[in-house]
Amino acid sequence: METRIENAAPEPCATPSKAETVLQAASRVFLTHGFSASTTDMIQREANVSKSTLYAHYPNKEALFTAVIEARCALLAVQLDDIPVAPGNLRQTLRALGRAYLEAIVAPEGLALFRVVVAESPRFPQLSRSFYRVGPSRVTARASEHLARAAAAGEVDVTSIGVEGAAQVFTGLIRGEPHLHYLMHPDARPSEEQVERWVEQAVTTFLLAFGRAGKG
Amino acid sequence: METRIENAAPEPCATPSKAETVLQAASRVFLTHGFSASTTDMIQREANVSKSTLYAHYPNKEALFTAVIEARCALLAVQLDDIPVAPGNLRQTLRALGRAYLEAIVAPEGLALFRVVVAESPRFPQLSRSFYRVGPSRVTARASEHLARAAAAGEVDVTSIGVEGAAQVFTGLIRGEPHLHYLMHPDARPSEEQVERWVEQAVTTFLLAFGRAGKG
DNA sequence: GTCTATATGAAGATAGAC
DNA sequence: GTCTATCTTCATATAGAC
Repeated sequence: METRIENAAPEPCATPSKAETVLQAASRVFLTHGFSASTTDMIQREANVSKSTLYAHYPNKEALFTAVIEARCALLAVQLDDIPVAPGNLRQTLRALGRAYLEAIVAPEGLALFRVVVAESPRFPQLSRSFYRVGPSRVTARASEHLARAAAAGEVDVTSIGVEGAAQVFTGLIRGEPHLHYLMHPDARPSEEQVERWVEQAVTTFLLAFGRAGKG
Repeated sequence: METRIENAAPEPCATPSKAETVLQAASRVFLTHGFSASTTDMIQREANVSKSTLYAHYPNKEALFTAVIEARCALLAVQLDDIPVAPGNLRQTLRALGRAYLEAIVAPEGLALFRVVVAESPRFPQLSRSFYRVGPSRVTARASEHLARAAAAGEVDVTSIGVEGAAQVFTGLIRGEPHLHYLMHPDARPSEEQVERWVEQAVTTFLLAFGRAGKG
């Protein structure tokens, strides 16, 4: 007799439950077409599941959408927390942090998530707040920590706008032109080198503004 | 006998044509609900017009949407071209340019337009490219001119990233945190002073990075 | 050009068998 | 829990009178 453990691990599953299957399918559909243009039929078909299976696990389209976005936000949170940052040189730290952040937001999935969250922000304000907390806020917070240490060590001088302000400026500089560019040019894709160059530009600018001589 | 000139001025009209009425109504509806969630019924009702009037002037929903976004982009272009910039002091120039840009993009209509353009960018790539050209590109171009002059006068040193790069950094710094923040917090509204502070922060940071001493 | 009325299809959600 | 079949509502778009 074959022992088959089903629904053992709800998160990452070898034999995913139907609920998980539906969620994954819904994720693809919603991130591709947005909330309103997505239909439960499309999701159902994408998941190879019947209509009532879908409705057995999620009461309605809104709830499914909410579940999808929250799951994506959780993934994003993990992704951003896991950025390895070798401590020591501030420039290196900012490079690593900035690069990981930029890669995350200009990646197709990152852009798709941003698109749908921004679009539905008036209808699902709580989702966009969630997204903001786990995304930009998290990166800014991490930058803030490193900047505070660097300021204490005399590597930077952020007295003009404060540590928090400088951290916000940093994440803003990283998003800068590229994020907007790829939002508006959905067919274009950034090369590795291009991302690298943007990060360099942002870090350089930041350190020109706040770095102290010799530490660049 | 009353002489009534109808359809004389297609753009801004005291007695707007039906086509104009429909366009205005569609503009409100699309910017509020996005493309897919908007229905021709809503537009029809908003315009106090019948269904066939709508279809007499626009072949279908897509064409109406395209017309709406293009009209908005044209308005935006005018708005950004009309920013008065007193030449002379670079800091003043950047303040004026930055402030007008930031006000435009965090205003409710600015956010609404951005939302819908970003959301529909995969489906209407030509519209998002249009938006990019008349919006961010235009501001960057204007900043570029002023920066080139300032560089020639020795007010700034942009050798590290070039005039174009510096201009992009500037518009990025202006968008920075606030644009993202208000995209993600649709109920919040910026105060005049808040906008002022953000502009100051951006300009200060920019001049710290590229300004030459004494000129700040 | 403009209206009322309607054709036609598809959406979200449910019923009932297994 | 899962499927097939269906109900109801509402969407886009059109027909035909004025």
